[in-house]
Amino acid sequence: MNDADARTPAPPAPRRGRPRKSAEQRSESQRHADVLREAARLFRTQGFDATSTRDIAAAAGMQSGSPFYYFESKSAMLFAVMRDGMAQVTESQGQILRALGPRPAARDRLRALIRHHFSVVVGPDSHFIPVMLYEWRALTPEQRKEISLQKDAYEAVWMPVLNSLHRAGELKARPTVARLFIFGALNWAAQWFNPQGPLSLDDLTEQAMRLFTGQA
Amino acid sequence: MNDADARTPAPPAPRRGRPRKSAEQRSESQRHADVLREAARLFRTQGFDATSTRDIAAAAGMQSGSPFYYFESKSAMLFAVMRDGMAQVTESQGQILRALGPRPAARDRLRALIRHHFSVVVGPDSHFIPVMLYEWRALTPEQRKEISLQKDAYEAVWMPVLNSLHRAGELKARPTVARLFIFGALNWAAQWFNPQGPLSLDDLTEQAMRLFTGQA
DNA sequence: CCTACCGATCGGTAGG
DNA sequence: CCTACCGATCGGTAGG
Repeated sequence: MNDADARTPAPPAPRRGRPRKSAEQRSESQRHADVLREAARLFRTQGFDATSTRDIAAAAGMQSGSPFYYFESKSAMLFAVMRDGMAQVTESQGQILRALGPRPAARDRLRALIRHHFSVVVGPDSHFIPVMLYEWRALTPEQRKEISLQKDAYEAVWMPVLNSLHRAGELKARPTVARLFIFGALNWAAQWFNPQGPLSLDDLTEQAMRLFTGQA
Repeated sequence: MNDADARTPAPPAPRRGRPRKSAEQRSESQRHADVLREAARLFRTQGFDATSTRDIAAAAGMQSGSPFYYFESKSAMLFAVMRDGMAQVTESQGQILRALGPRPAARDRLRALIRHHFSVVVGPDSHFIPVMLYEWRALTPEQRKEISLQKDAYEAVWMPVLNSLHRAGELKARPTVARLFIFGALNWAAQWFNPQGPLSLDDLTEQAMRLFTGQA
């Protein structure tokens, strides 16, 4: 039996995002983005090792060798998926918090952080968090170090919020351990949450708030 | 750059478990177990795709083709790792609960379930839960169905406990959603918990109880 | 970006 | 279980 037969084949490039111009009209940076977007989608649905650079090329509408015109290696594609994803999510997380206005309650900050994180984790076009969780090992040590720094910055924002709730008695676990448990719980939702199901993003957030702090 | 270079190489077969008899003295079933044990360890540390059957053969002290004398395919090894692991953990989970005696409090049952689950997830010689989380996609649909049944049976035991705590007001989230969040949180500990670190298994269990129910 | 190609590795097998 | 091997696939590249 062939191994590849065991995998659910990826759907044939649903071509999300901006519509397709004719090949000649797409700029070099658009092609670069095409490769990156399809790589992220395939790495998430099939796994890094199970995705060939030929799969990515076909999904991006190119010949087999062409992705290497935009990326020096397959590993560089994986790194770019994670680096760009983390940069975007760190930026949007900051915006969400600033939108709360001055002196928001710790509980409101946690709710906003959780809701924002869920929106990224279960977003139909954002694949990089599952990719980070599943394909961490496929990075080189140097790449791992760089992504770790981004991840630390993203997660560091949560600590003052958790510390504040802990002091207020609304979070009973130790904040450092709580943070690890909470990220595990939230990230796992990428595997089971169905956006077409009965739970909305707000429902999901409310249930998480109840579980971790006893109230919504 | 070669892809394999990106991976941390697996430690050279630390030969845990029973000591090595000379090759001629090991029975066929011992050899079978050797292959399965090394497969589990390598699938966990390197990933399924990044582990060759030659790696497994070498770790088990055989020539490259010999694992196929014991398993009909690489995929069958992965399946066996999960199936045997789930069978053992379901059995031990039942024993732990029965050891609580008659009419244990729901809180004591949850604590026992969490502690037992942690002991499996972070146990130095039990690799199958991380393997299940990471390599689910590599199973055939038929294999997935069978492992799903085992997983459902294992998780079903938690529902009466969560329902009981919810009715008692000690768990504020809806039990079905809570179960998904809780397994996400507990399983993720496989990635960060260090048995040589400052937290004991009991500490870990206590922090989880506090996070999910507000008290230890 | 495409064409044509290389060297390496892999799962699996026949035959003993 | 080992030996010797096959067919397929893969990441990556030269040359245009």
